[in-house]
Amino acid sequence: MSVALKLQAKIQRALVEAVEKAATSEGWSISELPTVELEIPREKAHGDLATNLAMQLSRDVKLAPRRIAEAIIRHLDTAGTFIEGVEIAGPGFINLRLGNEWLYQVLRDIESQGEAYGSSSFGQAKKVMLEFVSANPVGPMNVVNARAAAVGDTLANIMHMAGFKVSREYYVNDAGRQARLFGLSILARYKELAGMDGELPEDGYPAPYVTELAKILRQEVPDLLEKPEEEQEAFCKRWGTDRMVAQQKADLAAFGVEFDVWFRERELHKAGQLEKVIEFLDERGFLYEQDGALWFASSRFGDDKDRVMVKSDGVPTYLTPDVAYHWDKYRRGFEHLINIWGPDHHGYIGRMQAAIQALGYPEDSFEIIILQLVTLLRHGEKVRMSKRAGRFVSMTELLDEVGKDAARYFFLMRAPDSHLDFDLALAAEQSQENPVFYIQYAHARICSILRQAEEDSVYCPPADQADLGLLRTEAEIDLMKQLAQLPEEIILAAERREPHHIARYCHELASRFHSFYTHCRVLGEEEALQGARLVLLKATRQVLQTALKILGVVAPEKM
RNA sequence: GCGCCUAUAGCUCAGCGGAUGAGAGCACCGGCCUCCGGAGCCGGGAGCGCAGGUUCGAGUCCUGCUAGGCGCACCA
Repeated sequence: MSVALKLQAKIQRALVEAVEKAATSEGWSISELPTVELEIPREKAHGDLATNLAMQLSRDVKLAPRRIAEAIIRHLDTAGTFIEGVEIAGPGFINLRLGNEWLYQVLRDIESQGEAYGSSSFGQAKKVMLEFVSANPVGPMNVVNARAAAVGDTLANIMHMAGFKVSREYYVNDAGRQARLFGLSILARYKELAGMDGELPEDGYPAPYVTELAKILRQEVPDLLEKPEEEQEAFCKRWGTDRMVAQQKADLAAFGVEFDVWFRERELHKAGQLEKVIEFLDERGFLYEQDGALWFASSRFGDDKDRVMVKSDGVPTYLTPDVAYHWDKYRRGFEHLINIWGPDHHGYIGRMQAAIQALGYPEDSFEIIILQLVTLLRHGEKVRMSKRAGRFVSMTELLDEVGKDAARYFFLMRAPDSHLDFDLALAAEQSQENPVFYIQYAHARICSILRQAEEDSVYCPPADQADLGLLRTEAEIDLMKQLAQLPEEIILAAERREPHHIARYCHELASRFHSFYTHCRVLGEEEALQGARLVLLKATRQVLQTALKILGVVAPEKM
């Protein structure tokens, strides 16, 4: 556990003990002790940590908060807590001022833990599956897929750091109607290219990339049309979706996203899992027949209405393989499932939650994060997109235009439920308007100083040999405090499933470093001070690297 | 009609299960380079959609309203 987290826990314990002692000596009757909340006050004048404990107790104890605070303080044992000053302020806050020594502990901590600094056991090794992107393997991925990729991958990084056992998974819908139409579309183009009548199926895919695929297929398998008709269709479907999956894998890898498992829907069919899950639900009385279709009584679990699992024509709806898939997830040992979906799928939440309960798993073990829309802009102008006309910006084009680092950062700087304005021109611009460069620049600057130090053979002492007490200007203290904050920030982001906290953390850290840089010189200072500042620099570099790695953004040594 | 998301500075957005004087970036204005990277630093103005409610205290919680986005299939 990090210094900051240990210290907080220690202070919380000390406060609890103080309350208990005060209660005994003052004769308070406390029905339930509130959890001690410590927060970092916005105003520096209010100290390093503050608690509203006295105010929370006031109703129970029936005394004014300030009176309670006084009593708590009288009984507070500050030994080993770095607390140097205690004040009562405002309506009854207890403000704590800490000595700097704990910050020096943080620097030593960072040095010894290296890239592990920031991690914690908060998640208690709980097995979590994060399923995201899962775009249909019938075409290029779009910008919401890209947002999902960035958010999902980073959330997985965050939760991993916070002590969860996280697995990234991509569900490939390669067995449904879309896949079939896609295969038929390829086949139609193939026939056209062979000089035959190739009729595109209704709701087929008219886009040019399908024709491109057909051309490639003609080279790879010139004798396709000599096979039986059924085989042709099946082959095109399989070949086409496999190819798109390979393409998606490559595109995502270029975006820095790698999945642990690519789960094929067709494997569920092959293994008879659809029938099995239907049988399972049927045995428990959750299914019924009506109008020739098989229905799932999802409304019994809070869904708006019941849903069809098998249509009257005998074909399962999308829901059936999906339920089978989630059943499979649990049976593979995952304790908690998180799915990241686009905004167009929120109508689907109710039935899936119902399915989870019908399968016998706890309601709260299944969680859905709905991302909101991305509005693409270019120089403030909306980029008009129309799928029908084949005009839309794909994930690949997005990466080509703005680059991986900027793209990821832009997707990660906003909360998942925020509608995102993404200005392509701004993201692509390598200028001061672009926040990602500001952060990377901080890292490059540190590297530059450390390079210089090495060239000049300047001695960089290890943290436990440096006179860290020399670090005491405001800029240095502010920087160290931000370094100390990383583990908590990661826990917060993990708990709330909100990667944007880490993006903001990075920006704030860079900001405090830049401020330090202009206020404090490193090289050329008196040796002890220079040594202490070098320790601070290295710690800052380490934390920047860790935080940027979480975001999947490169930490460059030069720019 | 029903459901989900959103409404905070000129623009884009933060604001942690309520809490001590509302923040950042961009844009605008004014300062800062004999010295480790000026892609930087320091300073300046302006804001919580509307109306109620809960509370010692509401940008934050509850209700209603208004506005915008998205979704409501025996499609996936």
